[in-house]
Amino acid sequence: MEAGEPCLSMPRCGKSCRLRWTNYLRPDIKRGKFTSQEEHTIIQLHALLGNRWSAIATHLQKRTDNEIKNYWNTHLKKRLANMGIDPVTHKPKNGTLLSGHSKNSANLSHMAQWENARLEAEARLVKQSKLRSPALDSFQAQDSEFPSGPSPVHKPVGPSPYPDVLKGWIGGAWEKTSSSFLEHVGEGILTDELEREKDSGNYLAALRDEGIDNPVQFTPELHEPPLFSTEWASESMLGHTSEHVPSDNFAETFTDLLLNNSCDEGDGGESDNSNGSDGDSCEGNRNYWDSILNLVNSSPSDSPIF
DNA sequence: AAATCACTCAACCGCCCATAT
DNA sequence: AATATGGGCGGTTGAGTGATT
Repeated sequence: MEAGEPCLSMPRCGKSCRLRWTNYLRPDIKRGKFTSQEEHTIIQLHALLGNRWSAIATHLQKRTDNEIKNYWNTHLKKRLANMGIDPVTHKPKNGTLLSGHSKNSANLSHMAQWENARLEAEARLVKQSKLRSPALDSFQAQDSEFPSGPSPVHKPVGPSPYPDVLKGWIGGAWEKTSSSFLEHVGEGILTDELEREKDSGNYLAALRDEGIDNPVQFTPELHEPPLFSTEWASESMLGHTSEHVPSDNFAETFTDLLLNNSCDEGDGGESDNSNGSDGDSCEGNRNYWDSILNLVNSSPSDSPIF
């Protein structure tokens, strides 16, 4: 059977058809090699979110979660393993990493908890808004490169009506794009959703579901300032002031290392580790986590997550 | 040229959840 | 309230293909 050709002798259920459309037939799917930038993003987001392919896919427009998952399993996972990094935990297998960065790691874990909760809330709110507002569909259609085609399943839907506490994470970036969003959706609807969500406490339940034991302390009133601002991330997460934050190209170093390592994939992993001192290893790992933090801090304004 | 191996990726599976009946 | 249906998601499979022996 030719790749991509359905087996006509095998009847497909509706679910199978939908899946085929979602993962293969959709016109707005980008095919072919992943770019370095896309690899960067996948590695960094996987370190933050784990195997949440659909969440990762929202950051890679025109790539499906299935494609990202396959690419991770067939390429990136091996590459990390060859470098002596556990692709699950993103920590070195010898356990030397993060001796001075355990705090960062803990904070990233905390961030991941926040992100999990935020995704829950976002999905729920988008769904509710869509049900209630044809204007939102109109907004999404205008945002699409294929306005006449079916709605891409994984296409980011733009700034979504987060509860205040979630909106606060994005800070100025969200504010910038949200004005455009409000023009299309109508502020009343958004406000209603936010208020309703706040009143119902649903997102607090989502926080509890995600393992945040005491979500009460994260009420919007207590955390209105943008938690994900650069300043906050630098001081609170890295444990030092922003002047110690790595430079832009510094943040690229480790993922560049990963990408470059693909050239000698298969035999370079061991030697890379053998001739590197512990200090080099720590530095690489430091860069690795810094790059993730940098991604968090520098995500484009249209990012639905940060 | 044939056999074997390694790799890719679309498709399938099972689970969970939301909604409809 | 119970059941059916459909969608979303992550994990896994296996057919196809190219490289190697």
